Amino acid sequence: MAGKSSIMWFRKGLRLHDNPALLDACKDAAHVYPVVGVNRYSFLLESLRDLDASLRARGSRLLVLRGTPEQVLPRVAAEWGATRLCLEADTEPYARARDAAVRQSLEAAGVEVAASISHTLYDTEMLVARNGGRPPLTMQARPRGAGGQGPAGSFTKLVDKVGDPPPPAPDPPAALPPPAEGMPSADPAVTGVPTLAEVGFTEEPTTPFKGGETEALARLEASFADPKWVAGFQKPETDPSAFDRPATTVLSPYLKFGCLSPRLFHSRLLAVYRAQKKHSEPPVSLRGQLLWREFFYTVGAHTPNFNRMAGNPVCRQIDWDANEEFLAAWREARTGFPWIDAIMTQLREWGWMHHLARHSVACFLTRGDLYVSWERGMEVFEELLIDQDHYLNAANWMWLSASAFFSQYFRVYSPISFGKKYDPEGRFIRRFLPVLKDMPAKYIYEPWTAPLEVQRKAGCLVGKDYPRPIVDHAVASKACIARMAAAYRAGSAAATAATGEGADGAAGPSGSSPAPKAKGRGGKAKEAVASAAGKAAKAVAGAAGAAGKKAAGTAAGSKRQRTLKESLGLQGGKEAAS
DNA sequence: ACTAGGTTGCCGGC
DNA sequence: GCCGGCAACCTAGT
Repeated sequence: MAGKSSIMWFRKGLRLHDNPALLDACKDAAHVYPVVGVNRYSFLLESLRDLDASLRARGSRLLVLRGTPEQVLPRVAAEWGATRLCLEADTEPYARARDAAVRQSLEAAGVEVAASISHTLYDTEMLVARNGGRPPLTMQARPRGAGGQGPAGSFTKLVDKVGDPPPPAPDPPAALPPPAEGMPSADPAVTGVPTLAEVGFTEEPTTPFKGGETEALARLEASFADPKWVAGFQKPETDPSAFDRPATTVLSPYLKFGCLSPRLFHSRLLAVYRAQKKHSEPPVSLRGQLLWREFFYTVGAHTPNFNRMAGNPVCRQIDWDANEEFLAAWREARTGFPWIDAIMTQLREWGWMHHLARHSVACFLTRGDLYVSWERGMEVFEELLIDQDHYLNAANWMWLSASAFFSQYFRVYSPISFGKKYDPEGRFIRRFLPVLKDMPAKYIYEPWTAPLEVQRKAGCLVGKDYPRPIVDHAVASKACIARMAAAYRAGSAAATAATGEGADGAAGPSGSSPAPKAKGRGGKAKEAVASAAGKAAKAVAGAAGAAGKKAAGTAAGSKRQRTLKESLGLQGGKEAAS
């Protein structure tokens, strides 16, 4: 009797390969109902269409349910006589709350809920337990002596200790138990995969990347066609300006939606590493990239308020500016720095940029130039990236803003030199900012330095066709470093002040207190931050003044205020970016 | 208490 | 090509 009908609820994990939850749903079931809720991305909708096609090839189909999960799932379970709901576990805060509600309403109705872990390589709970109850906060910390079996360590060390992740699950049967005939809620007319228009979008997507498991596997094969490249991959050496053929795999959106299983990817990598004599190692290797994902999922899933500064125990508290003008210029690709604006345009058009390109724009927005909070940048990425992934997005923004994981805030990316190093001709800029397509290479990273007649000849007048830079990088980056130093000092002072209070361990997983105290920065944190803010202001003025004297030729003044005013006069240049 | 090392900076001086 | 400056960072391990 039990197990006659199951519901397979697809959320992430939009694939048939390595799908333990789907296998679970098929076990002893005469009827399996593969269902999903509606979301808003075209990449997602393509993934759903592909999943539906794959299910149809096996005698089934996808049923897209409209409604709130905790309401609609019990209703169809009753209608279909389903006794089990099978799903892939999801540790994101939103998913946890949703799944708790669904579990409650289904179990009240006598429907069993069975979760499988297949979105990450490992069960992150297990990893944390094996690390002594706390997630590691470093990816790699080379042990100095012979690698002992110490209690806590870096993430790579932890993974070495735990061993290889489980292999991918076997493929599902060639014929899947189909939904029963004649069920009203399984009517194709009401459960078809929606179109973009139906979800409320009027514009056509501009991303060149197509969603779906089929595409994901094809892309995986394309990368693995060159085993030497796979074995020799070193992330920091890949070219962020490559766009005809991106320098990395672009598998991130497929991993995000689960069109590609990380375990399948990982097992393929191990096979190549076994076959090739030499291969690169984490953290820079291709396998290292999967471990970064795993690392951030592990820390993120076990840290309260991970995607915020306040109340986030791993995040440094920094006095970011709420500068709407700067934020808007950055978001709308009109900072006046072609390298930055081209990347932000690629983000809007493609929904994807190279990892190091993300570094450039994230550093620029936060600790490098504009001193705007990483949370604002994270929100923009969240809206525009096709590979937007809750934990990875938050973690990388904290990294780049030197708020967590990384603290060498004086290592600032130059919005001019960094791109030039890879692409001296400015091909990337010409592709994404056509207004600059005829600017000579000599000036393309700094068009404001081009003589007026050169600008005229290139058909691009700076200040009219393309914005002037909103900051003087030499001035702004020095000021930012000074403010970061002050914020760090304030943090350490607050931490010292807070140690007197003792009580709860800093990174305790149950640190549910909403008070903004990071790394044990306790009650007196506010005072310390406030007093340091005064020092910071002085430091900014001092550093900016000194740098301003050095930067003789430029018109940008010694005060941030002045550059802000200049930026206000640049609105006319907006269309230049489009 | 102290030290080594940390996926991926940049500039100027030698 | 290798330093030090930026400003004295963090975590893990001894």
